[in-house]
Amino acid sequence: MPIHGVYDNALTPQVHEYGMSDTISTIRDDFIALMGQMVEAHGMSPISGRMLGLLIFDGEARSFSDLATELGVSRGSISANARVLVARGSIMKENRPGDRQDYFRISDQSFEIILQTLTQRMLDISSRVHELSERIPSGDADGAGARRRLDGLSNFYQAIALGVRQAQNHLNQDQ
Amino acid sequence: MPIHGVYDNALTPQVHEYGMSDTISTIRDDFIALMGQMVEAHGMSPISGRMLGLLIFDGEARSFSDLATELGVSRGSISANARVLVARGSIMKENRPGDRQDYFRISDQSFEIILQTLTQRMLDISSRVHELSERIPSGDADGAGARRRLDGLSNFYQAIALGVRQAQNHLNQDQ
DNA sequence: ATGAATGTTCAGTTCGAATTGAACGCAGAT
DNA sequence: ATCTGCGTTCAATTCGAACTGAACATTCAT
Repeated sequence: MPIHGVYDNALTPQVHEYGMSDTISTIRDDFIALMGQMVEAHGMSPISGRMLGLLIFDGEARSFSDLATELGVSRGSISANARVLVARGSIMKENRPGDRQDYFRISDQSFEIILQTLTQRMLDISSRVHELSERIPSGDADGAGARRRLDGLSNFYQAIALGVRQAQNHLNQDQ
Repeated sequence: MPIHGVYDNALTPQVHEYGMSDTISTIRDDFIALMGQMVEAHGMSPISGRMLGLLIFDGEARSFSDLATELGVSRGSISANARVLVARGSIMKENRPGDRQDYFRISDQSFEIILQTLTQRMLDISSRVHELSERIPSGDADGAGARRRLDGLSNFYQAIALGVRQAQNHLNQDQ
């Protein structure tokens, strides 16, 4: 059961405006819409973000159909997006005896995984750039500057990876 | 003048394969192609990334026409992408007396700016989520869990911002 | 058996961002 | 005056990702 029983579709992102009634379902809708936008920066689809938003807000597990209904999207979309979110480890699929529906809940390592993935990608880029740098023949005088700049870029990404890792530690620290 | 005078177009991303001649122009092409792919994760267009790649590799300023020719893209694309890169502060436009061409070079604060922008975006998201959390009526028992989870997300983004800022310091440290 | 509910698949559609290319304005050169 | 080279603009095009919706297989209920 969702927190307040009935929710409107969360299709329109909204800023807090004058006269808007601040019901919890309005806030929920705003949050879901916000998450839909945020994740695009991480290369995910809007629906994935809205699903995450809904599941984070509600906390508990929600059914496949509920997701389709409350987000106002096709079952096909839920199916496809749930598959990648489960694969990523962001959400978990639950099945209950005597109930054929699939249920999904936000994974408790959801954030952890995001940071882990991010760190990995940064390190990956760093090493790929470094490999290119090493392929520059060391005898080549013209290439010295290029190698220096490529190494700088490689260090750049490595530094980000370290920073993210520290964020990870920081978060684990206070649970 | 570019480092080795003449370069092929860098249209096809390449891995280091058997039998590939490791000339500096091949490495350059690979790097440009790699940058074209990398920046898409940051929401920039491929051509922007390739321009950055070319300018980072060469180090010196390159002309508007050179960019169009060497990347094999239309002048319209160079114009549009250069505009946003300059606006972002990633590259700098130079003009030389007695030469009507525009020249571009990689900005020395190029990396700095990326991190600054990233930090800003993380903090922005963090505060937007926190605002939503605060709008949840404190009397609402059902909302307590939601508020806790939203605050967790807000902290998450704040931690990333801190991590990135530390990366920034780390990089400034050794120039 | 028939029907209803559930999740998956896939062909089709939509939609927007990226890119092109032609037209344009401008500035020097001939 | 004309021409050429330069960068900008904008309408048209391309291209791919996201989403839909119908068809399908499966399972359970009647």
